[in-house]
Amino acid sequence: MRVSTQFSIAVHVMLMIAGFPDEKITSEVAAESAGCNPVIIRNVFAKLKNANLLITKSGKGKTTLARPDTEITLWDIYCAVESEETEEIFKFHQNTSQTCMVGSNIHSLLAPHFDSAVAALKADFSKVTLADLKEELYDTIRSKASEGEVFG
Amino acid sequence: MRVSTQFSIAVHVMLMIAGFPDEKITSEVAAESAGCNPVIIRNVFAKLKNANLLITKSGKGKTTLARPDTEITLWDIYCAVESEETEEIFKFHQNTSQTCMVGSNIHSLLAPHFDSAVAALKADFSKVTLADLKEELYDTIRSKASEGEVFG
DNA sequence: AATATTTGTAATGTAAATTGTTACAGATTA
DNA sequence: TAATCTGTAACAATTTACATTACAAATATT
Repeated sequence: MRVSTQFSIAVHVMLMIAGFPDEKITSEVAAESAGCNPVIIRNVFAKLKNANLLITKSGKGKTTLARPDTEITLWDIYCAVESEETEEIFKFHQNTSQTCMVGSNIHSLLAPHFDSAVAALKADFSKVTLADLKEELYDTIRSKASEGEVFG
Repeated sequence: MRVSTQFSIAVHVMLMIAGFPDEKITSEVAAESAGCNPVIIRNVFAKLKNANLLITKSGKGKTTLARPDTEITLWDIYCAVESEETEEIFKFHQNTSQTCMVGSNIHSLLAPHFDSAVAALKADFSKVTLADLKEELYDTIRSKASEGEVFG
């Protein structure tokens, strides 16, 4: 199982926007911070916008959250960039024998368990909001600052 | 996020062996039922054997479970064919800026939440044993049999 | 209105992962 | 010894992910 880097990139940019609302976060700036190509960021922007999490504006790079950071969860961001469909997450082997008892039933047998696993994932990610992450980020910065590591 | 077909194939063959202990389940037979190449099955066999879930014997195809089906869970099978390491499941974007507050902290910030998600997945899959699946299969067969659907 | 800036997106290239296939050595049973 | 099957290596084909270039469309500033 592998979740593409787009998820961590998406959280990254959302956290930049939520954590530093006064900064102008363009795809260029975000790409510099995330260490990837600006077009990757724009594609992530597009997906986040499509999921009603982000408001982007051509021209002057006014990217803002579409709703309060207390109402945006990791699951929301996950769904924006990855599919939440069980069939997309757990890929079934095709061409199973329809004359075999196991082959003809394996799909319908396994499906509910896979659904359950996705639900567990959803429940866990839904507990964490962008506001939580922002606070954790601030805490980290504060603790590093007290150790004089910020400008080190 | 995508889990390779090897997982559903692995469950498939384990269920064949658990459900029909009197049948000789060779890689050839399993491949026929799963609709894939025998070598795929042998590779899955090797992984299941390596995870101490299966006992295979060259020569006469005596594949048997390494322990009772009540003590083999979906998580065991998952771990046999996929990595259970968080870093392998959730892939981070690399090359983040170390001079940016978000870039330098995003990894350590996100890691515990990803660990938590994997733990949720593990908890869910650990609840289901091969014996459970076997019973569900038997139920399905019985119910189809009562509708006269078994032999087409 | 003209210009500069930035997003949106298509097209293309490249690398990595997955799956399929052939081939054959090694183990086991009869 | 012969037949059968697993274990693996080698390689091709396919798919997916990520990077990059290029340019159209939208927006704000002057």
